[in-house]
Amino acid sequence: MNGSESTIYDIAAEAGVSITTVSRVLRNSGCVSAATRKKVEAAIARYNYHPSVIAQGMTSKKTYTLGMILPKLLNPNYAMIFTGANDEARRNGHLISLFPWSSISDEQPALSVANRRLDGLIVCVEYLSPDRNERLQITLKELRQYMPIVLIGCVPSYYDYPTITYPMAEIMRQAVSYLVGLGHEKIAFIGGTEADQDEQRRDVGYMEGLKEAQLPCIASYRAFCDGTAAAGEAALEGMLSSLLPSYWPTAVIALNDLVAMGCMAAARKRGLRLPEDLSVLGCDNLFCAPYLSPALTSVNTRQQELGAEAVKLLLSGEEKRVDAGWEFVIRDSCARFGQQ
Amino acid sequence: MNGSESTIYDIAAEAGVSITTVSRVLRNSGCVSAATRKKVEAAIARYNYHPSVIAQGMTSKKTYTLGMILPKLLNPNYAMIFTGANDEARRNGHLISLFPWSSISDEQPALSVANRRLDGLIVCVEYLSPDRNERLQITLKELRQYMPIVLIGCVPSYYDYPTITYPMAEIMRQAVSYLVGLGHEKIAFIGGTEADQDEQRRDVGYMEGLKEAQLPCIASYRAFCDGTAAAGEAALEGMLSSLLPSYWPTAVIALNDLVAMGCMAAARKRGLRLPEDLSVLGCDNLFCAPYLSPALTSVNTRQQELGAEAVKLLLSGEEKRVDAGWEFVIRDSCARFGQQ
DNA sequence: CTGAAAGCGCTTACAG
DNA sequence: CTGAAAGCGCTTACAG
Repeated sequence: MNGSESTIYDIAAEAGVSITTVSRVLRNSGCVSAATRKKVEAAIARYNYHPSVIAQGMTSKKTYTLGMILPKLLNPNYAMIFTGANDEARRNGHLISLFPWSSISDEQPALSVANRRLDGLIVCVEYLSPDRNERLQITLKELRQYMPIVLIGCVPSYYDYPTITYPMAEIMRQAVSYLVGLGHEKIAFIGGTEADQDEQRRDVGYMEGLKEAQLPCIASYRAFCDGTAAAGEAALEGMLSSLLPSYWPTAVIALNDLVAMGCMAAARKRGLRLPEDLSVLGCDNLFCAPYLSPALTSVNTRQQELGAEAVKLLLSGEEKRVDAGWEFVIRDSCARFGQQ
Repeated sequence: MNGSESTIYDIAAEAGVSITTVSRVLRNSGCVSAATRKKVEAAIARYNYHPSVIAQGMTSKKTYTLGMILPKLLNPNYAMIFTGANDEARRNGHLISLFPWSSISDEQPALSVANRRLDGLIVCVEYLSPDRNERLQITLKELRQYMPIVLIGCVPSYYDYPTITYPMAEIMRQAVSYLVGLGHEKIAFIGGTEADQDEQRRDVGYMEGLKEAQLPCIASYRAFCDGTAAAGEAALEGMLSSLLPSYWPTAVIALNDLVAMGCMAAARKRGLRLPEDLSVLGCDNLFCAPYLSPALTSVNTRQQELGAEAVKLLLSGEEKRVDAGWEFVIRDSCARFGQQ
């Protein structure tokens, strides 16, 4: 039978009971005699009936759908986060709908999200430039009136939302330390936003690492880009062309693997050998990292877990800020400097 | 004011009109006097009111959400399709929820999808092994009772659904022809499923291309894998180790870029030079293709357009089957054979 | 254990 | 131009 047309009334009629009773066997709540339950179940099966979660939502005030806002899904980093979140959500009977970043930077941000009556919202925050930061805070405050919110990313601690975060400054500090251990002294850094508002931001850790190694922090070794491969390529190319070759960095820490890929391309075009002349360190450990030449050393930020954790946190209603795990994945793109 | 709590009743009360009138100004339908409209709009603004699309859906029988089923989002190919679809859906006021492939291969496939009362479903079909094909047909037939369905992919023509498809056999035929033009005679093929049910399947085109060039079709040059880089690596490695080096293929056509990446890794491990000793041709033109060494020649299947087209088709209700565009993207991974 | 009734927040004929 | 009423498909007190 055509399941799309049957309602709880059809089932009740078919089974010869009230809709209340049907509802009870559906939700396995209240007491229903074994005989009645059987009749109802038979009717449900016969009609191939599926209760409408829309109608259920009308009374329960729940939509069983979560929203997620991501900078962009085309960076596999976010696809991983989304996948982890989506899987976890399904396990809990929820769906996730993806909203574009623009829906949070719009004039009327809440409109498109709020009228969906989401059960919750996960916002993945990156590249917090000052104006972006300001806008985001306003929007989040508005959206918070409608639904619980969980943040993913390195957000400033004055953001008062449950958050899954990772210690990006610490990771960068250790990255510098790792490269110093390989004999590098001219270590460049390509970040996402120059004036990121976060005390946990990457370049803070980068500078800390430099300081620990008693290395100078040189402005021309720092560059910023929008996180794409093309931007990474342009950023490193710009750096190289502004420097005499003897000052060229021997290692570069990239914002993410895309930028790292771009850096490799720029280096190659300049005739640099990888990794002998330039070590490159990425972040996110994308699927293609092991297949680049040389295989890219990167940071596994366990994105799928991150996404799953965010959903758990959102559904739990807890207010905590949790630190996600991470690890370096050493491959071939960072070499001891001076060794041929 | 807290928008999450206001309903059409609050607005009506605030504006001193009936909810019918509020509904009318909301939907811009019927005639409302300018004065009344103004009062209502003021009340809406004051309460920061957003009508519930859930409640609207109760009467309109629409949820304004579409479902999408993908093999896996972690292959950027699908992320591109999803992104194109999601953007197009939003432009039309719809949301897309992603369902895992398992929800269609489950015992109770319809259950999880049907009770969501989706306005439509897009299913991205790949790697149709015989049992998968059979299962899929049953599931689609069931789901079709509940909602319109659009397919993306190379599905057999006996699938009677609106479909966005691409001429994969033709693409592969031209790929062979391209490699033959470069002087290759030993051309391997790594596909997705040996017994794919589609007359449009890739290996059909591969064999056609071989025939056109009057080249023999050698079984040991055909392999199949599940579409991951690791599987591609294993597939080519298996092929090489089963063949005397003098019989090794000089070119390989891979199912997709992931498999191509795996092939490159396998070749490198065997000491083959790329592309001099082995040309590799991928498919999907992933973002990383230009950054591999050598930069991977691939096929741009315009995935975002594909996704957008699927949404348009679904929303239009048309029954047609449309052929998507595509193009080769020539880079450096395919070289003239014999030329050093 | 079972059912009649009210209610969730809207829209849509139907009257006026 | 405006409003009272019924209905969308459920759930949940409240009675029995």
